[in-house]
Amino acid sequence: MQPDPKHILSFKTALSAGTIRAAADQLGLEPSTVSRNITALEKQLATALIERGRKGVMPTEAGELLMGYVHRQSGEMEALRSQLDALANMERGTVSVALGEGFLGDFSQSVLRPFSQDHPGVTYALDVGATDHVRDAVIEDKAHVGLAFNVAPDPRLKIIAQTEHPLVMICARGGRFDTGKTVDIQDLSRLPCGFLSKGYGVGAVIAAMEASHGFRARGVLETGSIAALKAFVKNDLGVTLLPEFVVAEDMQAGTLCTKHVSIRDFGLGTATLFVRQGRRLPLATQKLLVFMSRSLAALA
Amino acid sequence: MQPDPKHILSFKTALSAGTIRAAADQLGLEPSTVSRNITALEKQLATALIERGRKGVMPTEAGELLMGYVHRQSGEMEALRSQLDALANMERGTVSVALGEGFLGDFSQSVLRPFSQDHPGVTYALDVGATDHVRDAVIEDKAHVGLAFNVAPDPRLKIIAQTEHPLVMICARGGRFDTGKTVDIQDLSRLPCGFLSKGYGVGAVIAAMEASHGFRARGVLETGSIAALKAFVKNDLGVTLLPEFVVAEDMQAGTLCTKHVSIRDFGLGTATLFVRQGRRLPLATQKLLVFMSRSLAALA
DNA sequence: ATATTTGTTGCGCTCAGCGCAACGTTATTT
DNA sequence: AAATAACGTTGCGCTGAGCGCAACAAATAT
Repeated sequence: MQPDPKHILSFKTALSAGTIRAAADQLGLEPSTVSRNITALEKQLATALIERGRKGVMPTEAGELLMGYVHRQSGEMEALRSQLDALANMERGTVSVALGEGFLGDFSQSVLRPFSQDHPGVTYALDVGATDHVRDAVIEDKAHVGLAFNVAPDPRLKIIAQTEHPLVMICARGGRFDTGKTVDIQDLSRLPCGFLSKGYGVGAVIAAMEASHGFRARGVLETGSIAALKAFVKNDLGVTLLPEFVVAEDMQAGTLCTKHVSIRDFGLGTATLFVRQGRRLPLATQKLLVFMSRSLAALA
Repeated sequence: MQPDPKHILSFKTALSAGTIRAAADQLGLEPSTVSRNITALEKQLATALIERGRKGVMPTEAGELLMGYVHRQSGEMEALRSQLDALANMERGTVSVALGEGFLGDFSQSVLRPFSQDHPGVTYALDVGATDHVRDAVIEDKAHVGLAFNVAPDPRLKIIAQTEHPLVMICARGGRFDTGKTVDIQDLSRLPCGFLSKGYGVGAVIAAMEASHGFRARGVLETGSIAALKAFVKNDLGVTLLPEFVVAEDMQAGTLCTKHVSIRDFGLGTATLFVRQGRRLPLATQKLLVFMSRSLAALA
């Protein structure tokens, strides 16, 4: 067991003050208490620490060793406090976010960039995966925050914000599928189409729609990677169905364009921002959550 | 103030055990106590340290910082204990000895050599000077042990051993003063003679003798350095008066020889081994004291 | 829905730890 | 040499910090 800090304080004060009585005055204690504290320390370490002498006290060799230890420890403590302080002031800290595949682009641009400007010391742990993976990561406390598409309601999750997004058709700008402003469902079902796998929220929405609308697409590519999907479309090999915000960057860049499907609220899915129910979040995470919530609302 | 080690123990045990209850079992405490200890820590550091959750506890970022601190501190403590242990077992330690000028040679050979063989880790602080200087060093706790010639009795000093030594005449072997086996006082008073200054015990003895025996020497050299005195004699510039053991090494080496003075107990002086009255000595010093005591007895 | 396990809180109680005062020892002063 | 002062230590009560016991709210597992 470590020595009692009160004992150590008495010890170091007695040495710096020179006498036990002076130390007692300085600490607002009685000389007897200081003496007993030091004695207790000596008993615990089984060594004499001070020489009680004619004119006050002076450290033995063991006492000087202990002084060195105390000094180092005090420095460590100071460092710790400063680290904790930095954490509390959000000068440092790590927030871990689990993202559904499609959210990476928008998150980087609309959240990460401005937030990291405001809080340069904060670091991030991003975990990108399917909706199920995101949900599990949050439930198992592997991530503070989750943002995914079509997460199933769960009592263990606390929903911070939700917005609904219809699926739109994505095609290469100026490519062979870039015709007309909208596309109807019959046309769509004839086009070569890439999908996210099931397990991904968007994939589930499409699967649901195939059941309800009797819509059956020509599935040419099924993947877990949005990047693969985009590459598929950019090379004009076919089209895909995604919420619009997923390809916002590419639309700005002029490489992709979207066609709304003629059915109202076609493939409407829900983007959900959530944390684990009952979890107390670090300050940095709380702030980030506000950013993300605003960003999500801006997408609608 | 440093955190209470009991609190820290509860904290680290809770984290390593995974739950507060398991930690309580492990520590032989109640869960309530462990919980309160951790809460107290959090209050002191003004930070949440653990996330109390569904299945036990897990550290927050601040908690991990504290864990690191605890780990480092524990290492420091272990190092300290090992150092103290080494000190207690005399594997390490420093003994400080104040020596009268003449004792350096014998001390190095008869004490330091065998003692440092027995205890290789022990280090030494030697302070060589006049008798008064040696006495002051011991009284003011600048040296643990003092060994000097003709120290005045002092209630603040505790005498460990004493032996008496007559002065003998020292001359260069084969030199112009190397005649006969003994020398009488008349001859001696005609020879060019080097002395230790007053303040040195030998010097005081000679001064006393000048008064009592009416002996008056031809003082050619007065110095505070035994080495200077020896050089003076070796170069055959004159003789000097010293206790025999002071030049033991040189006699072995065959560079100096001694002549007893024809008066019985000529210039009898006392070599005294002493410490400060009431001072509690470290183990290493106590052992050395035994060595020195024996060595002194062997000189007689 | 019930039962189990988690951490937390309220309530007494006990003993570690404090102040007070007296003591032995040592250095300084008269 | 005696008196004084200052040092650290010890004995003795007392008080409050800290513990165990038991009941509790929340969350998970069955």
